[in-house]
Amino acid sequence: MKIKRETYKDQVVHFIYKEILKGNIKPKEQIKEAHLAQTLNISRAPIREALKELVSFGLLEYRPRIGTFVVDMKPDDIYETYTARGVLEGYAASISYQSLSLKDMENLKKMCEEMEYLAKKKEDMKLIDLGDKFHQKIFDSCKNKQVVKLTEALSLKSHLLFSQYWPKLYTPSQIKERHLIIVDAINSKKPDIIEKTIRNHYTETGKKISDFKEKGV
Amino acid sequence: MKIKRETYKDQVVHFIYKEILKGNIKPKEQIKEAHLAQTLNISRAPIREALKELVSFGLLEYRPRIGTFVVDMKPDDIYETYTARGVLEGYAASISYQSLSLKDMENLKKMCEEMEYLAKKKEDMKLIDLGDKFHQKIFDSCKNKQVVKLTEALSLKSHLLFSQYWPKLYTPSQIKERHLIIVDAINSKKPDIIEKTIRNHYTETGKKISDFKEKGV
DNA sequence: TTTTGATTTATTGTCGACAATAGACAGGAG
DNA sequence: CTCCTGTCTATTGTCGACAATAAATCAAAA
Repeated sequence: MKIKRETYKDQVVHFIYKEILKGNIKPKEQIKEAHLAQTLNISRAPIREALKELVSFGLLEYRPRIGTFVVDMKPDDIYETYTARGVLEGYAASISYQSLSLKDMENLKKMCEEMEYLAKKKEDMKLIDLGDKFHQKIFDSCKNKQVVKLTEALSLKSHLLFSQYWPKLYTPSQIKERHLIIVDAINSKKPDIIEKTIRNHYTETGKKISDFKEKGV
Repeated sequence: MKIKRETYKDQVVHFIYKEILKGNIKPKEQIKEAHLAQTLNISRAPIREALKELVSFGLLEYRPRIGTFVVDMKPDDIYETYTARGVLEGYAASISYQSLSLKDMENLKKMCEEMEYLAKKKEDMKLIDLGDKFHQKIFDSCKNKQVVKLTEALSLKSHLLFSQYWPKLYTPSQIKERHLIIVDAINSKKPDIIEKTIRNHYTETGKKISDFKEKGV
């Protein structure tokens, strides 16, 4: 068993992230250190560190001497976040598809089926988690740690977006199909195809979310 | 005139970066907060913040409850950093080459010439700066702010590496040629070519540096 | 000698207080 | 009324001290 010794800072990071996810803190809202410190009954030092960390993940925005705010993502930001992730994950997969075994591939296929199932049952959180696992399985096999790190940083952000919007954008069967396409691409064992397919996957979703946010389409 | 009001933290970030660049702080070395605070005659708070920031840029490495250390890049890390940057900058250029005017292109060409000149005169620092400007010109035109931000984060790291190794790796004329190839690629106005060319540019340099570090070749 | 355990030390983690400042507000001049 | 100016307030920036802990040291036991 792995023993975890989370510092206050780590717990605060987690806390704020969940608050944003739950909508208890809204975009553009300022997060006041003193206030949060009082709420959690700790000093401002660990709070500050947590804020800085979340800023580096792009979830918060910092204006010197003014404060830290929850980012308010414009449609463009959303699209950009998704395409950036597509670029990184696409590359990651294209150089590491070989390290995915037949068993892994079977597994990915099963995940697609299960996504459909969860989507039908409207098990939002579980679906998100599974989607995350799916993509993680793919880019975690990438040997380029630098790329993995950058992708992970972006994933927090896209994760947040997707959890808000997915049910309005895709039907359960679409979700399955869209991910099966990725599995097929990987099976083709052609790096170019793999990279392009994954890039496309994200670009599409990014466009869809940003369009939805812009015009409610 | 723009008035700058750097906080202590910002100055410390700058200070540490230069110290690493100058070799006054070496890889694997621990940066002790209290010690640095005393040296600079300020308290530990801004120091800590600076350290965290540099960690997020990948220049320092943080081990909880133990300390912050200058990263010691293994050949693999170097190669990975470069390829990651190539992936991002390549993509950036491929979607934004159109916003580079004819004048910009002329300018880039001139920069290539000047690189050769500076390399011959062994004006290391100026060369580095110019190289930076060259690449920045390219990826700054990219509308995807997300990609730009990620690229910038990586650039600090690759910058540091390149400044150490470049003279051992390329002759002045090679430096010119390698960058001219990029200019030509952009002139072709074919996104695929542009992306591939830039990616290659970084992959090659990454390989070269990591090989050099590994075997002194 | 080697291992174990206690003790010390150096360093990070956290704290509460004070300083500096951006933004809000009020009052007065034109 | 509008604009400027000074004052006030809320919030971040910095500070020095103390707490917790990882690593080094040393002593004792096997």
